[in-house]
Parts: sequence; C-alpha cells; structure tokens
Amino acid sequence: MSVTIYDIARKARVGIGTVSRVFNNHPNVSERTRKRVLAVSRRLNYRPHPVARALAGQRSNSILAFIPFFPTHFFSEVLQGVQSRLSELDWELILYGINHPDQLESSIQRHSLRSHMNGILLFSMRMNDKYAKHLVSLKPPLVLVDVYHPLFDSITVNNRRGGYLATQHLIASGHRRVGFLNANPQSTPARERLKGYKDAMKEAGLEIRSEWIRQSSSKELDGFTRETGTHLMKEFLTLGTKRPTALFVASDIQAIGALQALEESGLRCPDDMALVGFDDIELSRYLNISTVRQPMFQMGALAVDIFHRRLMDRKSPPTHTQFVPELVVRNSSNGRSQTPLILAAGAKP
Amino acid sequence: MSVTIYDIARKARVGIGTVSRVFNNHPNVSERTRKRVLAVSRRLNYRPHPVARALAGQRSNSILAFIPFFPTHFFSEVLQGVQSRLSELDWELILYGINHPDQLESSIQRHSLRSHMNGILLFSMRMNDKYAKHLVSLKPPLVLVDVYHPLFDSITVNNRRGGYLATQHLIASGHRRVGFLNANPQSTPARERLKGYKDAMKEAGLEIRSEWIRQSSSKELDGFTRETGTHLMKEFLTLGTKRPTALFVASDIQAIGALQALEESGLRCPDDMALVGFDDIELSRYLNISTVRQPMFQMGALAVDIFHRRLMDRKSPPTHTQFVPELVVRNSSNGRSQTPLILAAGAKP
DNA sequence: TGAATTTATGGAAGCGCTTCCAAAATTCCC
DNA sequence: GGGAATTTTGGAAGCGCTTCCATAAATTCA
Repeated sequence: MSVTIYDIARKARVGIGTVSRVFNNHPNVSERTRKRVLAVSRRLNYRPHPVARALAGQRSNSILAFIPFFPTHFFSEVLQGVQSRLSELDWELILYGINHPDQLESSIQRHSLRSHMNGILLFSMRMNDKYAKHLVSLKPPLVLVDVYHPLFDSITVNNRRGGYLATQHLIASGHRRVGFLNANPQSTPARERLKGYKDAMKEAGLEIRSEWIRQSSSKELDGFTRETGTHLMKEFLTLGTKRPTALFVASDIQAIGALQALEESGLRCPDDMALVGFDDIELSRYLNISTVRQPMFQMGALAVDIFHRRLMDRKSPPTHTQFVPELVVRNSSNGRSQTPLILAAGAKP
Repeated sequence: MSVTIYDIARKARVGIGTVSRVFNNHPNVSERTRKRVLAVSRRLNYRPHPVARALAGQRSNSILAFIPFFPTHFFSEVLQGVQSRLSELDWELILYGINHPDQLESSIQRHSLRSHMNGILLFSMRMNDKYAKHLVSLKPPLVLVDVYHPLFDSITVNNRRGGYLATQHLIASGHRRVGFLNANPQSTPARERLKGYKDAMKEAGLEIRSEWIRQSSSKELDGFTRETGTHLMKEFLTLGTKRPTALFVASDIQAIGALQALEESGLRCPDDMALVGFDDIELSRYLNISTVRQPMFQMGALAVDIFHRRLMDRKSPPTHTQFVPELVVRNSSNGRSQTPLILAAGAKP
C-alpha cells in the first residue's frame, strides 16, 4: 500500500538499517549512500511512519498540552507561540482542555502514561505537592507555563515587577492613595503582584494601609474573575471619601468587573478612580484599560524550547524563566483623556 | 517495564487474542472470561498501548483539527465542544493552528498522511475545489465546521436565517431605512447573510436600495475585520441624512469597527444608527452589541458526532447540518436604553 | 446419542520502524 | 604490503498490539 522503509532499502540497494540511520541523522553513514537514500526517498515520496517510529523507538514526536479551557485570549496567544516553535521541530501538539482543576490529575494520568508522548506542557494550573512529587518520579519532561513549582522547569512573567510597574505608574501619575484589588492570595501570581505593589508604595514613601488592599477568597479561578472585581470594588467604595483614588487590579478581567461596580455607583474612571489591570487581554484594548502585558507568544515559544532542552538533558536542575512584563498605558489610568470610559448599563452578561 | 497484553493473558490464563477481543468489545468472548480479563487488567492497571494499537490496527484514536489561529472566542468555544465529546470517546485531539490560509494544504499534506489519524476536522477555512477533490479521493473522514463544501460533511449555522432575524428585529424596532454592512461576498456566510437581509426587507415590503448595501472586497479574513467595519461605515456616513437609520452588520468584529467610525463622527449608537452584529463574540457582551449568536459549543460537539458516524459509514453522501442562530438583543439596537454605548477615544489599538 | 453447527479460544504473523550485533569495507600506520 | 583500527553496512529481533486461521468447547438438532 504505502511506501515503507523496505521499499526504499530495496530501490536504494542498501539495508533497512541504513535507511533508518539516514532518517535519524545517524553519523555513521557515508555521504554517498545518504545521498542515494534521500534521492530514492524523495522520488517515492517516502516519510517514516510516525506511529511505527513511536512504537519502535519508545518515544514519539508529540507533546501533550493541558490547558484550562476558559476561552481567554491569553491561552490562544500562548498556544500560538507553542505551535509556531513546534511546527519548526515537526512535532505534534495534543491538546487537552481541563474544565475543572480537579480533572487535571486524572487527565494526566489517563493520557500521559499511554501514548508515548515526549512530555507535557502544563498551563496556569497549580499542582498540589503530593502529585507533583509523584509526577516528577515518573520523569516525563514537564514544563510549566504561568505557574511555578520548584520541581519543574517553569516560565512565568515577573509578577512582582509587573505589580511594581503598575503601581509606580499610578503614583507617577500623581496618585497618593493607591490601593490594590487582588485575586486570591493562594495563587502565587497574586502574592507576587501584591509584593510588587508594596515595593512601589514603599519606594515612594507612601503608606500601605490594609484597608486599601482587598483580596478575594474565591476558589474559582483563584479569584481572577469579573465577579471578584465587582465585589471587591464595592468594598472599596464603602470607604467613601477615604477610598483610594487609584487601584492596581490583579487582572484585567477583574478590572472590568470593577469598572462595572464604578459605573453602577455613578463613578467614572479614571476621574473618580484610576485603574491599571494585568494581562492585556483583548477586551482591555477595546475598553481602553491600562494594564501590564505579558509576552504570551514568546512564553509559549520558549516553553517548547525549554522542553526541547530538557529532552536532551534530564538531569540538570529545574530552571525558572521570568519574562519582564510591559506597562501599557491607556485611558483607565490617564486623566488627560476627555472621553469617559464606561460600559453601557446592562452589560451584565 | 510496563504491563502488556502478554502479562494480562498469562495472569488471566487466556490467550492474547482473547485479551485483545475483550478490549475491542468483540462479541465472541464468553462472559466469564471477559470478567476475568477485566478483573486482572484492573488489578494490574493495564491499558492497551495506543501507539501499538494504531500500528497494528492501521488506525488511531486521534483526530486532527486544523483551525485558523486567530485568537477569537469563537474557536475556543467550538473547541470546548469538540473536547467534551472527544474525551467521552477517549480520543485525542491533535491541534494545528493555521496562520495563513495558504498553509492549509501543505499542513494537511504534511500531517494527515503521516500519523494514522482517524480523520480531520476543519474549521472556518475555505478549500479550493481542486484541493477538495484531491482530498476527497484520499478518503480520510473530514468534517467541516463553519464552512460549507458539497463534497464533505459540514456544520454551519443557518446564516440566511440569522441575517433574516437580525434585519427583522431592526424593522420590528421601527426602522424603515435598514442597511447591510457586509464582509466579502466571496465568503459563503457573507452571501447567505445578505440573502437573509433581503428576505426580511422584502417580507416587510421595504425597498432594497443598493447604496444601503456595502460589501468589502478585502481578502484578509474575507473582510470579517474591524477595519472593513470602520471603512464601510464611513461610506454609509457619506450618504448624509439619506443614510440608513439601522444596519445589520455581517459580524461583531465589523460592528465594533463601525462603532468606532460612528464615534469619530460624533454619532451615537443606537440613537443615530442602530446596529446588529453576528457571532456573539465575547466583546459584544461587554460592549453591549446586539447580535446573532451561533451555538458554538454545540457545533463543536456535533462535529465530533458526525465525524464518528462517518467513521462507521464511509459511503453515504455528505451531510450538511445547520444550526439555528439566536438573536441576542442588547443596547446597540435598542433605543430604550439611556446609557450611551461608546468606546473611549483612542481605542484604536 | 452423535453428528453438525455454532461459539470461544490460542497464538502466529505482521503493522513499519529502531537498535543492536556481527560482518564487510575502508582507512591507517609502520 | 599487511595487519590493526575504524567506519560503514545488513538484517534479525523486538516494540505492543490486531487479525486471522486453526482448533477446541459448547450448543443444537434429528
């Protein structure tokens, strides 16, 4: 039916071992035979069968990605980065969407032990320590993106730096009473962003008041949701005139929720309350929310590279790469704009 | 190392053929042996090796999805539907992002002929006829989502109906001068939506004026872009007071572009110009744009089912399933709202 | 009850490759 | 030039399964 290694071997008058060596870039093949084999292969349009390769070689050319299946811009952009590097390496991406964090373990269990995949990419999902230890003993190369765990290679943005940048920008814009609307501090990024906030406040010699820091205790997405934004903003508003005049918000999606709370109270952004979010999701562009941008594409691409490196060298200790985030100033933190930034009433999907 | 079919056969005191039959739900296995084999398998935590299965069985449990890699909400939601059905079937999704339509053919070429996949899911990308014929001769089951081609199974939304619903809604809201801001009529959905627009106009006995229909000739994404929305809206505005008072816009993203054009001209929506978009992307919720919603999740899930059916029966003629879209009324078409719907100036990323 | 069916079972062959070992060809060195 | 060292080559074995054929066990029927 389809052309196999035997066909090539026969036509090229070599053994199958030689053909195999050619396609695996094995050094010990003379230039003459290599040329001949490649010529015949091209003529017959031969490509080694990846499934057979995987079975015989105890490895495959595929890599499993587990991502939380919330349709956010963040993931599609990161995945673009992953894809782009992957296709250069001629690898395949097998995608698993995880709808609930609890599914993660069973899903990894079910899939990674089967299909001889090269390894795993894990996005944005925390692992409990016990499972992490179990997993590390299983030894598949595993790269974490947007989460940190000491046992594995990981890539994150420098959240502390991002928090610092956002807060510092608000201070530089003239605000003295700058607060922080956080997600659930259980999440490492949330904690790091808080640190960045404090760094900037201290540096500017401003008082850090506990009532200006509001954190979520929501389990859902670690509190990185619109609802927590609305909720916590309302808490801020109960402070009346003693409330902050500017807020660093731990994520854009929360900033949107916060905007809605403002809107409902008849307050305006940035006049009554300036905001800076985090992530730079697509919505922020359209709603003109100032934010801290993560280099998502690059993070995805780097994940593949680190993965690749790890494949070669299983021994060396885990690495942790941090990208430097970038401040994007838009209207929500910039009083100079005359145009009010608002959401139409009824925008409560 | 890992437990194989031989281990199970030995422990269960049966032949490997029997174990294989059990795992393939072959009918000719007695209930007693089946139970015994399953018990042993569970005890040893055995699962058939998918790669070996694929090699021996000339088929696999994976399905290739080619999607355009524009980070839109549409795809992540459709993919969720795909995933959810796929995991029930215990299949794998191999994802290929296509950045440019021209890559499609080579990408399918490269990947589908290799890896014995079950077949292909293709999203939103038109194929030229020549390639379609070539592909159909290759016989992998192929399901199209959001595109139509007579040679393959396909799933789309009823675009004509959607266009009708949107236009009818505007008419029912009291508008007489209703226009249509289209994408590139090369695209089938664009043409169908136009038909729906005309249906509704005719039904209402309203005049269909050619200057109230503006179409894009952009190749990029078939004109379903923000830019064409802005551009065509400006054309409408040159009509001065003879312009339509309401517009059905072929997609939400174009509606956003159109809004920006309105904003720049100091006009307001819906007071000066009512709009209804198409798609119900996430942004529309936040910007309060009335729209026609496609049941994305369901389309994804159904794609897998149709695929599955096709796997059983390669012979029967291609099917074309249409989902009925749903009108979502928000502020952009609804004058009753007091709150202006606007984008802050400078929202031109 | 015994032959004729039908159903259940064992295991060899084969899927297309990698890898290893032994053998052949080439190169090197005195 | 000839033996040792090195490079190149062929192909058997094996990866873990499915499938098929032959055979064994169970069932049916007269």
